[in-house]
Amino acid sequence: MSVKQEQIKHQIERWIQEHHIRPGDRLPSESALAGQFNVCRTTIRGAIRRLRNEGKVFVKHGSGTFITRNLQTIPSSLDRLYSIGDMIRSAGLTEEQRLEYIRQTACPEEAAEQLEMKKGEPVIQLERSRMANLEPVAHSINYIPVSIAGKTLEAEGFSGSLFQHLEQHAGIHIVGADSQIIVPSPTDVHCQKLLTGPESNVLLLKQIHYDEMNRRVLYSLDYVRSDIFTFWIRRTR
Amino acid sequence: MSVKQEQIKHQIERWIQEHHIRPGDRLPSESALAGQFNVCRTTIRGAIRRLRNEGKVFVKHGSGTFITRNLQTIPSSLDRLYSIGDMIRSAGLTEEQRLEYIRQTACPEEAAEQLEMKKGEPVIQLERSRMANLEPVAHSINYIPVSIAGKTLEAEGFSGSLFQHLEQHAGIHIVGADSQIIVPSPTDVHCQKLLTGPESNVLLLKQIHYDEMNRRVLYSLDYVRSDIFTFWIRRTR
DNA sequence: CAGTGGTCTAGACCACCGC
DNA sequence: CGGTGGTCTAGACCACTGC
Repeated sequence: MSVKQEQIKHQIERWIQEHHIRPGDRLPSESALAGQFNVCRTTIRGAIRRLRNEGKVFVKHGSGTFITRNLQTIPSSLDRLYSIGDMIRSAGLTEEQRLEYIRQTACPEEAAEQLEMKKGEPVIQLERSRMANLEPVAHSINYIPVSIAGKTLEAEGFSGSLFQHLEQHAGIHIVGADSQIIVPSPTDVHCQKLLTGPESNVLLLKQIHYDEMNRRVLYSLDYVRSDIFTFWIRRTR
Repeated sequence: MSVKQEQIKHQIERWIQEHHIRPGDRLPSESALAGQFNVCRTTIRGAIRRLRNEGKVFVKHGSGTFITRNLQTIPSSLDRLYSIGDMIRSAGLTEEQRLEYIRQTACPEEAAEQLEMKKGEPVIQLERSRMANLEPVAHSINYIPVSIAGKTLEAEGFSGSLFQHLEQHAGIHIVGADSQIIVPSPTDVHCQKLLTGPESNVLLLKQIHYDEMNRRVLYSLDYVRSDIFTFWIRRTR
């Protein structure tokens, strides 16, 4: 999508290289670039937007577009939504999970609040402990309203990715989540399962997941060992 | 900036209300809206982009723009960069800080790595303990290369916002940061200062701050009481 | 003041979706 | 196939910056 802007972006990058433009230097004006590459200014602006999103240039209204320092991109886990399984696999480890239980139950208060349903209405509760290279690294508890997932989860033998399962069997596409980052109390039972030594610590992610329609389809508690997972986030003012 | 797109956005929202358009329903096409509000399609697209960023509509290529559920916006602390002082004040509390010390010193290894300087090169080290309504809630340690801040920090009596000070006295505008979220070891001395009871916990934010040029200008360790600060982040796939 | 980026217009063609 | 959003063009004016 938008191949041209991408092409122009690379042309600009090559031009920068060839002309030995250094950090802090100004790029030619948008109109000049448009003339130079024989495209419309809109296209140039699209290319510059991409360069800016990649942190390679910054723009000052009224004075120009400037080169920033080269910037290595840091694989940040928190600005994008990845499942715990994704995170384990992307670290090059082999993921394994043990299904503690899956059952239909009455929705507890906290989950009900997040899912915007009434306490006690039926939900599917799913609890899994998760291993990387055979070592326990995380523990997940998921709540999905029965009105959303139907019986698909209980019926089929569930294994693997919950996101994928919801897409294939319920037609639900999770597109985002609001996540709260919490330090759980050491007395929390789920926490204790992960505390291997006195130096290990646990983080808790409470996440309410949305589909395209902003329907709240999944509430998760993910306990993760903080010596295994490091969470990064790029923040801007 | 871009007043018109904002106006059109509100007109579309009003139109939705007046016509009792419900979640899942389709909006008129972009061309139709352009005709209806007597503006160019580009402007309509700008307005729709804003609505999409606010989570109020979603767009399907080839089929239309649709209303999502109403979505309350959650004040998330982590997608934008706020100073600790900002956070305290925005919670309606009165911020106070006690300057533990400010001195020029040899840069320790961890800070040097993040600031991309050599271990032992001169930095200004600043350590503050921070109170909200007279109760200690956070503890900040900041490292700024002397080559960046010069002597401005030692010379002037520093008080208040570090961001603001850097802007006014060194012309440095911090525009972003990469932040790592860590559960500190309970044996960490800075951690212990904040642990008031057995149930209180502490989060550590290690943050490397950038200016417009992506120069690394400030490395911070912010210990915050997790019973006082809750961190939210909206994640998308 | 001249030059820059930010926005808006009017029109065209393309890529995708559902019938 | 017609209608939708996605992109591109050419041109205009505005808002901001630095001299």
